Amino acid sequence: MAATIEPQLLTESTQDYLKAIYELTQAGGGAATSSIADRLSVSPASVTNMVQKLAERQPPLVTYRKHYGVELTNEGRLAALRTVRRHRLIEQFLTHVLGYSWDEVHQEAERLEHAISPLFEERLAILLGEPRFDPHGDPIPDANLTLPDSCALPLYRAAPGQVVRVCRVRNDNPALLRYLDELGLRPGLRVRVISSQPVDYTLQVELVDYDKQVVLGQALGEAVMVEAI
Amino acid sequence: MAATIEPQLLTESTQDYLKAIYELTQAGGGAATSSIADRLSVSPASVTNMVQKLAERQPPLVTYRKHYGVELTNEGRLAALRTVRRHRLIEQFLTHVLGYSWDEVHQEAERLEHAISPLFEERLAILLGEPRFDPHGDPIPDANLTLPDSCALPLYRAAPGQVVRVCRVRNDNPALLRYLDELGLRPGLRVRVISSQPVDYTLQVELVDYDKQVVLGQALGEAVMVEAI
DNA sequence: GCTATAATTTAGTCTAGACTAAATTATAAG
DNA sequence: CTTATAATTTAGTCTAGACTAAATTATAGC
Repeated sequence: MAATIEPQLLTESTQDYLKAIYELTQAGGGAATSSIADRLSVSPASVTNMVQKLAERQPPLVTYRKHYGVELTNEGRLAALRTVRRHRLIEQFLTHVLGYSWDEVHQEAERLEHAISPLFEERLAILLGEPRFDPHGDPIPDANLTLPDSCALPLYRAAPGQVVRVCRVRNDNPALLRYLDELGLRPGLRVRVISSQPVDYTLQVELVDYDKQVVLGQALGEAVMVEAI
Repeated sequence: MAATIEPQLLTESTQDYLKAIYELTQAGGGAATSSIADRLSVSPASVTNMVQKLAERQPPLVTYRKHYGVELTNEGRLAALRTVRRHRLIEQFLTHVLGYSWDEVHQEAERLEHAISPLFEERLAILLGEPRFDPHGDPIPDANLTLPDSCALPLYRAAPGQVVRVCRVRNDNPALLRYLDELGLRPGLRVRVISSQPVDYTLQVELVDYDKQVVLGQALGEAVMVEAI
């Protein structure tokens, strides 16, 4: 059982790196220097530099082999999850309490996640009713940093004819989020797949709740995650 | 009319220095290097260094003459007021929405004030109903950075026999705040001065609303500000 | 008006975390 | 198997904002 490291012992940058590595390795495998650099808008050299420090810390927060990418240690993973919890609680707060729109929350949460105390985190979670998912449908780790299960089927892989429920929307692209918001394609919505083009990943779907048909391109089909009903 | 400088153009440290100078010069006159150093828990040399930078900026944020202390320029004052507004709005939020106690809010607000966006500030003010005073009774600058009038009579200067209303409590000492909170001595409370000792500043007062008598020493008599009813 | 003391400033260091340019290593194509 | 290209790492710089130690200036007491 690894002791969890209190966030105030980690600098903002450190937390940002851990969170980036966590998110990049969700898909499996190690995170490449250049993809971390991209995500944090930082030069690859800076990443190498920081990653070496993270690996040399006691306890180490990442494992690192030159030229082969980085993975989180258990301590690193827990620290990342703590930041993810804060980020997603704050997103939930921003939409539900302060009336932010979907696409505005990410940036704001990105700064606030580093400024709140453990007490704030706890009180916020209570105020929001210990939510298990944020506004994009991303799972919020609980106070013990356990993640609830969340769906993993991208809409473009759903079988034609099937009716599914949107449970999550990839949130790295504000413009895309705004468009999905316009369509009403939010977590909870039911969708029937009318046709699915395997070659160019174009979809024709019916938004069952609005009785409306729309066509979605590859980016949208990949961004919307669904579960069977 | 000086253009106001957006907070995101100022580093956290810069905002901290400006706010400290603002608060220290409220009493009138310039702020001494050592008093700024004390307030920010930083060495006097660091203060000299930073103050010189603030004076050399375009536009300058402070006026500075070696060995004679610092004052804010109008630009500096507006920037400080912006931070003060954020700080006090956040304090109000922490007590009214997240259920923080009086003495817990300051530290938390101290970090959050640097992490919020103009949108957050605006939404928060709306959520809270554009409050004019924070939980300690300190005036909150409005969106144009105008300060509401606030009372300035310390309790120990009120005439014996007079009934006054608490309107503000100095908030630099958490232990003192906790004690005042226990007594119920909060903004809004009515107090009758029974006796006032001019030599050692000891007070005997009646808390009219609770029908209770208490004795207050110098620190408390100075910390509680009142207005005539 | 001098002098001891306190306050302030100067000068020089340090650290975190970014950067660029150059060197190295891995990979894909022939 | 070699080589061109892409990715990564190394080496060396830079900046903000802190520090300490030493030098300077102001002030209070005689």
